[in-house]
Amino acid sequence: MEDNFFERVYAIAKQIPEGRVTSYGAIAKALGTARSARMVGWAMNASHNRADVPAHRVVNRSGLLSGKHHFQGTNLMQQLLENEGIKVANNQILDFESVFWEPEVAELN
DNA sequence: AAGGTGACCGGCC
DNA sequence: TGGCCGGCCACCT
Repeated sequence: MEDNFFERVYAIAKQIPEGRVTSYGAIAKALGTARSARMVGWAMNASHNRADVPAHRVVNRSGLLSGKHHFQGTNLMQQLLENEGIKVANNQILDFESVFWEPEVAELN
């Protein structure tokens, strides 16, 4: 299951600082506009096995918790974000621009 | 092997 | 941050 593609996405997600969030497109862009942001989301789907992947810090470009539906419970994702100081309301991140973190082109360590 | 799917994005109305 | 449509690419059956 260690497809390099997923590992690449995980590597970026792991680098997301606390209290910051990024978008799927940003990660895809960090991969060099690799393929499509869709694959990032797909990789996140598999990230359920990876506890090191803070998928809750990854939202869509609108700052909407699109993936919240895939988390356990109903508002677990929001809880985690708020726990890091990120304000969320109605599945929507407040001050999205302020907490947005653009992933650098950091490769595998 | 081919088709369907998906936690999206950008462009357009 | 309205709402809809096409495109993109890897994964699954």
